[in-house]
Amino acid sequence: MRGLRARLDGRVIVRAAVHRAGMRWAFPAGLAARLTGATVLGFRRRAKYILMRLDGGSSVLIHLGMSGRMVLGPAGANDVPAHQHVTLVTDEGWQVGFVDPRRFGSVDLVATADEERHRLLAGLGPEPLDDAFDAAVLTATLTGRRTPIKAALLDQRLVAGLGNIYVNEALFRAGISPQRLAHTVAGRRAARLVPQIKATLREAIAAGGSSLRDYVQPDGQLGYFQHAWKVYGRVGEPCERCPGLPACAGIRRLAQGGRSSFYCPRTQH
DNA sequence: CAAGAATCCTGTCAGC
DNA sequence: TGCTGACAGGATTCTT
Repeated sequence: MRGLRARLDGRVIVRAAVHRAGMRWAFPAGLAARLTGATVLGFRRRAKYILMRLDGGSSVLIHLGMSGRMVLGPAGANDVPAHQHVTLVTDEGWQVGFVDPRRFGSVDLVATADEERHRLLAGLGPEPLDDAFDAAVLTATLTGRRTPIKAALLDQRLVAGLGNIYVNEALFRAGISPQRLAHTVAGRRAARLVPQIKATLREAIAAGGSSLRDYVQPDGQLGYFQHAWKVYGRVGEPCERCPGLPACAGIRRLAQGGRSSFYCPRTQH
């Protein structure tokens, strides 16, 4: 969102084109027409959604899905790159392409005054980086939940904005097993988990977890946070908490709800 | 109702 | 080199 803001905030969209009928869902009728000639008034984020406010009272709601990215560059070439489904051009001559090979991403229009009532935003839980998100709130949310804490943290209705990588990382840092039942994460454990969730997200953002940070680089290099992963994708490696300990067999992988969990059996309980 | 499975789609990589 | 299967940063929708 910050990458888009840098090039789009306050600009006029002089050209807009959609190159297919939709992605996850069909694009709304008149999307290109609504975008063309519009002035961008501002950006905000809610959970993993980007909201781009336009003049005329409408907002564009964007989700990148798993493989989606915004490609920014100088406007020019007329050919549309593979998997680029939407193209915008600004009055300053910048081009924004929404590229998403898997097409799990989405784009919709919503009245700016009704943003929070959009069906995709209405049921979302609290923002994990808000001060209001604390151990007491988390504990209350998890009360009575018999699902594993891993699944609960991925449930956007309970906390909004955590994905698979960051849930794995936060649980490791908090020393909590991904298999622990959610309702048992209360008191001291919740008090340990909440700050680790916040720290994980903050560090990832600072490291350029957003691939937009490097948008001008032609090689499409991503952010740097993947180098800071402590457990994600590190099956068999020793975890940093038990280096060289014979008792530690290294980081393990586990499937939960069809998603991979990575954890250290010695330090996470 | 809560929880788990199936689903959308394409690309990449390991193993043979 | 080419084929196959597993897996991938998400989240809705369907089924149990």
